Amino acid sequence: MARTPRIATAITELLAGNERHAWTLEEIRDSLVRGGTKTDFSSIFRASEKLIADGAIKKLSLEDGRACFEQAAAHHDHLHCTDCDRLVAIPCVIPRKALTAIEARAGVTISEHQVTLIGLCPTCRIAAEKRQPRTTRSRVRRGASS
Amino acid sequence: MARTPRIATAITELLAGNERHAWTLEEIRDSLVRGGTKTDFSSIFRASEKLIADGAIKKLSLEDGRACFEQAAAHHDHLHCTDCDRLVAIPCVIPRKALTAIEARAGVTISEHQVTLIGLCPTCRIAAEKRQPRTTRSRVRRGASS
DNA sequence: CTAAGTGCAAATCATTTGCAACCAG
DNA sequence: CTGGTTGCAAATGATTTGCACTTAG
Repeated sequence: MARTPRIATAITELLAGNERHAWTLEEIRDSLVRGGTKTDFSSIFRASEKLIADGAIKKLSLEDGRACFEQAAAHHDHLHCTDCDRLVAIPCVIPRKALTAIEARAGVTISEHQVTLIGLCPTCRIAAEKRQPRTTRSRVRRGASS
Repeated sequence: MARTPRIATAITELLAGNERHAWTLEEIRDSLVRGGTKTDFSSIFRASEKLIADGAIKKLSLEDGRACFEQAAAHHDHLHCTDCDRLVAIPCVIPRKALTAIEARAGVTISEHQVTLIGLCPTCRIAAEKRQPRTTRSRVRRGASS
């Protein structure tokens, strides 16, 4: 390496933090610039490509077509909050057995899958309930009562 | 109505047929033009918007960010074939009970969801198996064809 | 006539690429 | 020195919008 890739490093750190789960290119750019890093889309874009190739981050796509990036991690699904517009991670929703069953039933081969739930993230859900309490007693979220 | 919307009608018919399950704007444009209809992206785009507003069709987005359209119908999921690049409909993969369970477990509210399976559609799966049978004994002609 | 529907051209948006300057190794 | 990085500017690709024209009702 001829130089320590400042931008790639900055992106990696940003995605590793928990300010957000996933970031669009614009959000990454804004965050870096606000943080005092002089950069632009092309640098971020190319650094992201490299990070993806290295397997350090992953690219997702929002329903509106924009791309966003998340830190590489074990497979999980996402919920796109209609209120705050953030993407939050959700444990995988489809059990492997279900996928196998679908393959058999539909006659397809499934190599991967992506699930996007649309709704309210935990934070916005709570906020919504405060603004407009449920007519019925709202449930209390307690430890996984599976 | 001042005029019978030719383009909207053409789109509706196209999506109602079974040549494809979902069409990109470009595919719609190409198909209409090939069929002798003089039109362009903006007309198709606006007619689509109207059809969406009317609830006649739905807009989806591919992983690469392009939009595509399908006839409105009961909820179902999709498989994006990595071979022929088509989107095929798959009966919904996530049972309602599972969604409710996720809402409770993750503390979110789910208003809708979209699942995209990535893999081979029935046609391409069969084609793939012909090219390379899974049966151990019939292991033949690998390589050869380029 | 009169406005919804349409086509062409131009504007946007979100990337993506060309290229010359830079600089850590 | 040198090649991987980076920033600026320009190019793309896919929509989306401005506007004048057309024509069914």
